Amino acid sequence: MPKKRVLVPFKTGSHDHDRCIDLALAEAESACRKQHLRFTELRRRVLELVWSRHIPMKAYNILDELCRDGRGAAPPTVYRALDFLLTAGLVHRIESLNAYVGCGGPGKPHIGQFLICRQCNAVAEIDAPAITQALTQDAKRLGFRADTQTIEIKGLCSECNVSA
Amino acid sequence: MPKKRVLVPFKTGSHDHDRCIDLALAEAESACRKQHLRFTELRRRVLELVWSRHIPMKAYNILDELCRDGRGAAPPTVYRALDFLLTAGLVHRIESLNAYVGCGGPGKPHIGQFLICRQCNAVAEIDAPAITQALTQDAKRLGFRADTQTIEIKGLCSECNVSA
DNA sequence: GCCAAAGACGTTATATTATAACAGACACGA
DNA sequence: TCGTGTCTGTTATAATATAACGTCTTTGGC
Repeated sequence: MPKKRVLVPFKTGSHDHDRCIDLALAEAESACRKQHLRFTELRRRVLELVWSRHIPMKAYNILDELCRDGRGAAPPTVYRALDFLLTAGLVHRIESLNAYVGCGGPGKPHIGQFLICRQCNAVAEIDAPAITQALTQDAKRLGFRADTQTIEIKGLCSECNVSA
Repeated sequence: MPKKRVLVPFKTGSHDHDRCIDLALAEAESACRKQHLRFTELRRRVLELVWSRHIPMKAYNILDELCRDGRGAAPPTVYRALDFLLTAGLVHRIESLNAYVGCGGPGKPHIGQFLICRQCNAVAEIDAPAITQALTQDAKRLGFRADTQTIEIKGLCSECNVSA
């Protein structure tokens, strides 16, 4: 079984975030090229906004930013770009927040588990195949054929834990 | 470690559903009495509607039914009742569907995992403490103190699996 | 290069989900 | 029975998401 991984760690206040976004965009561009998907200017910009902070971004926040760019934008603009990014495996949707985060392992298909800090909203993405498989197995025992998993854990991240 | 349980199984078309609802309502009444919570007529009716079929019920569907009852009802009526039922541990919210299901183990605190059939919408609730604990442990290793878990699996239930 | 087809984007309108704020009714303990 | 807190009704509005349609752009076949 593949080993447990941290796909997106909690970020310290001081990490080099510009580099972090650039990396995500470069990976996205490469992933799209491989799959013959069009990584347009709009989609690139939306992905950049999703990654702009290490917290889940809401569709209408992204929309506001696009408008601030001077670009004409309405809700469908954002939702279509997000749908594309979701389908391409470049972002994940956090169901319990109606929000979106950048995917930490694009290209390598995986089922992520999310840790969400109640206080600072930071999100980490982990990939624990043991859990994924245990759930799939449990479901199977009931005759249920699982195809997607939504796993979202809320609590306090280490920094907020200390200060709490 | 407590054993894995099925709190709400998938229902066959032929189970005695009236009895099933009555049981849920009786349990709810008893749980509320124990905790000195007011199980009002409205809350009882909303819980009954949540249980009315073994599929997740949406807030506005419940609202429609209340209106059909002849009772004055507006969105806050429903959302307040649902908030009460959630807090009292009598229903669960399915985040990925914006919908609500009856809780299969009121009184006994637990973290449920949900299996949701894409085709017939049936929902089963299971309680697999091994998974809950594994997730809590994985989070802890990252300094994250977990307090709630949202686990929702989509796929095909056994009946739909056969017919698919 | 040119054309047809598919895809991407803009725009308007509207559907769906959820909450704020305030007033009246009711329930329970002192 | 009175006062206090809780529950419910009501109006308004906020937040999230999609439908439908037209235009423009990109792509691939010739």
